[in-house]
Amino acid sequence: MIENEIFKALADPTRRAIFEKLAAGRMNASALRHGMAISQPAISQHLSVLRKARLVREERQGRVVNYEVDPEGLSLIAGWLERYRAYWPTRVAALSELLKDMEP
Amino acid sequence: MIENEIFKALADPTRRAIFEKLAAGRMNASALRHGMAISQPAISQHLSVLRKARLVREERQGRVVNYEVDPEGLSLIAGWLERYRAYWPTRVAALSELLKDMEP
DNA sequence: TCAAAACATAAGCACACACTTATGTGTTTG
DNA sequence: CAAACACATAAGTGTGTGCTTATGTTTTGA
Repeated sequence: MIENEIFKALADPTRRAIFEKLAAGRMNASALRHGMAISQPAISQHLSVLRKARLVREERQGRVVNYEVDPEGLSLIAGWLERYRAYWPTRVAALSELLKDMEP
Repeated sequence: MIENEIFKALADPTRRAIFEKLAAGRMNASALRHGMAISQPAISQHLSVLRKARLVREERQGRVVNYEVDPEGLSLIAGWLERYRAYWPTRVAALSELLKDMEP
């Protein structure tokens, strides 16, 4: 049940902050730490959680590990959200209708 | 920071199950409990969390309290998701572009 | 090859969280 | 009015979570 891991991962504000930083561009763990009053292991643990939730993916380059947003997790949330499109505000719901007519 | 409450609320599988039931139609707390191996106070507490997260709203009718999906919370998540539309898969991203041209 | 750099993992701790049982608060009905 | 209903709140408990410091692992560079 990956949904659970995604929502749990996003339920922590520090993790969302990390995710937002990565959304601005790929970055390594040390760079992510800049400006955050948190230890290096904490960042590493958060990244591990985000990675298991498919919200982030890593790419090792030498002794540096670069992280970037993984679209997989985001699209899984989008999929979950779409199950409740009947309750979305009209402007969002209208979009959802368009979606159904697009590429299968 | 309502975002935090929303994600925290959805991070629990029991709460998501309750939400899914409500998505099928408005219901009172007792009806929600049917088929769930959980105590009455637990349901009540979960509903409180969902309500504070704007995912659910209540309407008292006599001694019965009916619950239903509140679009507010869903649209807040949709808004959060949209911030990262650059990373969505193409078919979702295309939709997001359309959204921007619709009603302001 | 040896030290430093960049992370990951281990272990421990304080707090949050999801549950329980017990009790309280309104509301309806006989 | 009193008993029954429908639900909320209180209080307590085990488990999970986020953090820390300490230590491990791999890679680079002098």
